[in-house]
Amino acid sequence: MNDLELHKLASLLKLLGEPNRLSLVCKLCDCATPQNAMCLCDCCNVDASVVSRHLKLLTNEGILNVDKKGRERTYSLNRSFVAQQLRFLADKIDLKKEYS
Amino acid sequence: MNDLELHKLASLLKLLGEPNRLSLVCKLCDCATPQNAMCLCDCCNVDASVVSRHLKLLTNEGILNVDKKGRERTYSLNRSFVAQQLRFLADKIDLKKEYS
DNA sequence: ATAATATTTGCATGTTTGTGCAAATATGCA
DNA sequence: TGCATATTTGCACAAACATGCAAATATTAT
Repeated sequence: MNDLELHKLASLLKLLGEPNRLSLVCKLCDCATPQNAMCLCDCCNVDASVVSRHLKLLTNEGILNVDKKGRERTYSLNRSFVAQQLRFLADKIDLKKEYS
Repeated sequence: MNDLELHKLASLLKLLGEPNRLSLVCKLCDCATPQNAMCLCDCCNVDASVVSRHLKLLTNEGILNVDKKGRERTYSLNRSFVAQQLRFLADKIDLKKEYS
């Protein structure tokens, strides 16, 4: 893993490492259909503007997909991407190679 | 996942989400034997005191195991624990259940 | 005992970050 | 056109965080 990949992975983990953001992601985990921001507000006790900002960060990182529908945006979890990143690290960690 | 588990997972991810700490973890990934702090300093361009603090945080979280050997401490990665946590989330994300 | 090596801790500092509130923007509806 | 709803943005602020340096501590070796 080169430096760029490491930083990219780190920023994904950092984004997931904030409780309210992780709540949002987990909420979307359980949703079969995309959800709008208002609905997502319910899972963390913060202002709508805060949710908006968290959703933006998660979207910029590729963790969420957003779909603009009229005056609302609906968000869905980019499941394959996120799961793949997490497994990539998990595999690196415990599929240990033998060496000196 | 309850609130406590969520916060615990978030703080693990946050710890892994800092580039220098992730470097340390990755370095230990590739090491078959425990490493001391001096050796681990090489993988990130920061003061030894900073490495010391990062290692302490990682140890407190259960990510690393530390072994006190004379005047040095040797660190190893708690592979099963970390990998299991990452896969737990990965599975939650893409082993999607069908519902409404 | 003294010196050298490994690590931690106290302190200061600059930066990032999470947050709320109010105002702005965008869109749909009557 | 005017009003309601959804979301974003500007601003301010406190708390958390990463860092370096110097001093302290611990342990080993001479």
